[in-house]
Amino acid sequence: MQHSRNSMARRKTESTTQILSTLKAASSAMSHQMIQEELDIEVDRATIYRVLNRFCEDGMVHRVIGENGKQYFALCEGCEKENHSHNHFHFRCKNCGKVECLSREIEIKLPAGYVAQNFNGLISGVCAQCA
Amino acid sequence: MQHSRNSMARRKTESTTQILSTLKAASSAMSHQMIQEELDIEVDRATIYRVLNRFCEDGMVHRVIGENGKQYFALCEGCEKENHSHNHFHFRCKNCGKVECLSREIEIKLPAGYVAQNFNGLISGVCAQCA
DNA sequence: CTTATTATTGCAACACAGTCGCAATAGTAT
DNA sequence: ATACTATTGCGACTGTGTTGCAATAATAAG
Ligand SMILES: [Mn+2]
Ligand SMILES: [Mn+2]
Ligand SMILES: [Zn+2]
Ligand SMILES: [Zn+2]
Repeated sequence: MQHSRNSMARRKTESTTQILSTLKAASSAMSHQMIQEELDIEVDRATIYRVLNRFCEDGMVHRVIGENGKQYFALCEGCEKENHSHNHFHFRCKNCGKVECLSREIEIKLPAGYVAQNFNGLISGVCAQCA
Repeated sequence: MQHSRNSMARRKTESTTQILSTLKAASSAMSHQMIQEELDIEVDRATIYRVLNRFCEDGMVHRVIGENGKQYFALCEGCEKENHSHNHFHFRCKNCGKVECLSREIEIKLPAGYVAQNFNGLISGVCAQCA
């Protein structure tokens, strides 16, 4: 089977399937570390990052930057393959560390001539469970 | 003169005044590195961070987290000393690196029981000058 | 099934951001 | 001038995320 001219398709490995199902099982966005702790098998840190970056490239996962500067990854739910925008906020609880998607899509008007490529909205505080 | 019971007032030093005026001169948010490069005198990295953190504590400056996970600092303009909220977006140009405040204040509704402590909104892309 | 191709992995090394302890320095009040 | 202590520089440290390289393993082809 042919794929894009210069590259083969993604390969299905133990690491990729486990990371993917971990993200599916979680209802929230996870850091590389949270993922690593959930995995049944041992997977190298670098590999986890590479897998996640691939997932993002392929549009299966979106990346969130916390107010702590760290990356969190969440499965894409209702994503158009075409118009792949994740303009929604996330909430990170400073107590339990959970990072949730807030679902409502936001629209931000930019000054004339500005081109948006990436959206990152995050509110941190204390979640209902921890309050 | 008395200040809060356990701590002396802030002291005016060459570092603090220079960093402050650098932020005033800049129309945009700056990283610790951008600041360091602008300074006339040499100031240690750790000191710059400490000064900036103090400015944030005192509510003179607000902190922005880029989609690159890095911190940027901008002077507070029209800030109430009481209700000190910076619920506006920022735009970071991936080409020239400039980080601008988008001024319009945003309101985000959180699920019941959630308490917001911090807002970070950032859109990255290409600015009008670089487009 | 066997073989060839090459995507994926583990490991080590790296770059960088941001923090912190400690001793030296320098504002500020008296 | 002196005492007090906030601030600084330095070095060391933690943690995140990336990358080069050689070994491994998924997949297609025969
Ligand atoms: Mn999300
Ligand atoms: Mn701002
Ligand atoms: Zn919580
Ligand atoms: Zn630009």
